[in-house]
Amino acid sequence: MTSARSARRGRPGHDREDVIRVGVELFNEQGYDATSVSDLTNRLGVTKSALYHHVDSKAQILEIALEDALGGLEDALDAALRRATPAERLTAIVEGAVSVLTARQPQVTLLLRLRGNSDVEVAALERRRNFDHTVTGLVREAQSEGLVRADLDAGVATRLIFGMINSLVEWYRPDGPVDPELLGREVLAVALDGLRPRD
Amino acid sequence: MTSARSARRGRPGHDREDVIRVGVELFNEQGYDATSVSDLTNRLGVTKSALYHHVDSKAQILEIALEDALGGLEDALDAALRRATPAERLTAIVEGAVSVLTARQPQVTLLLRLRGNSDVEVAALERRRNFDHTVTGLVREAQSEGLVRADLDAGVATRLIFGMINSLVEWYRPDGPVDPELLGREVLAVALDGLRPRD
DNA sequence: GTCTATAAATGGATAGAC
DNA sequence: GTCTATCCATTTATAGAC
Repeated sequence: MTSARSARRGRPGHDREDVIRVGVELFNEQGYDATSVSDLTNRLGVTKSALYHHVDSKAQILEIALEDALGGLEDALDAALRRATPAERLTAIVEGAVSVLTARQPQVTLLLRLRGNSDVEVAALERRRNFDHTVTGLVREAQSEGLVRADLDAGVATRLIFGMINSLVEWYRPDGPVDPELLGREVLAVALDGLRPRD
Repeated sequence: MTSARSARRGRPGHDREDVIRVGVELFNEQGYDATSVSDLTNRLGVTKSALYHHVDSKAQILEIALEDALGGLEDALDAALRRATPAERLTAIVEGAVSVLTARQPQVTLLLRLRGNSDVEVAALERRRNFDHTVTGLVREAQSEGLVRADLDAGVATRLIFGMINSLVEWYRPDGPVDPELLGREVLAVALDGLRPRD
């Protein structure tokens, strides 16, 4: 076998995981549409035929990455929904989303940049819409409990929170100086209490 | 003349402005790279030759739109820098950025999605970096005045604020129910004091 | 201001050998 | 698991007529 963490002998010897990883990496650097299969094979150091031995299409690479991102976010949402109180549910989905986003930054980045240009993209956007809708419900119940300002539309409030959260993909890097768990708590704190010092 | 608001006789009769407007519109729907010149001519109802009579290249359409976005943001920043106090400067750049973003949503959206795939994109990203850097300076001075929590890195604080602001391009629509000026004040309020109700 | 026709390159993908 | 060679659709852009 060439996969796993064995065999790094006789030249490249890639497997499907390598192709996906490099594909996602390149899609994030240049954008999915701006990345040609040749760009991909160049970085991998193989020909197109070699690449097509591992994956069916360029779109399949995207599809696998999106499943990873959406699966993570949906799992985090399910976990949040199992919490007992509205306050715990809101805390759990914010920290959970930050956690998924930092752990799978490349995949989530792809998800957030989709435009719906293909069946794969449309299907992923639909799942993302469902996620957003359920989260908005959590924000709404937090409002009726007095945890979140009720004079703000629940949809707008959700978009502002997730605007902050989702923007992490633009600058958070796993090898950077920011601790992901601390970051989750900070984002929650800023979302609830703002940037002004508390007295 | 065919331009301005005159002459809507003898069939299409487009001018440069039409091409730019429709181009930006389509770039935002599908992404710049996913949009072909044929997509553009199809929506305009003309042939490629007609389009190339108005603009030099597909890239030039992007370039003009980016100049519009960056010019607006830079003007807002200049205006903020002319204010007397750190608090006024911070308020001015937040509300100013929201104002530009709502007034020129399509152009700013393009700016925020750039990946640096061409000279035009690299140049625009450089100007955007300068903007971000100056804004971070405003946040830093607000921290030393005690207006913003000092235990947070100024860069992180700026990114969180602008994460919230920039996410507006994903959902704000000029024909929607949300008043742009009110939105600017709300974003500033949420950034400073959070979503939790104040007592 | 718009057209037809076409150039020249690059796109995603496959056949078949090793 | 990777290669060379190739197909064919689509891409950006231009020449030159009306």
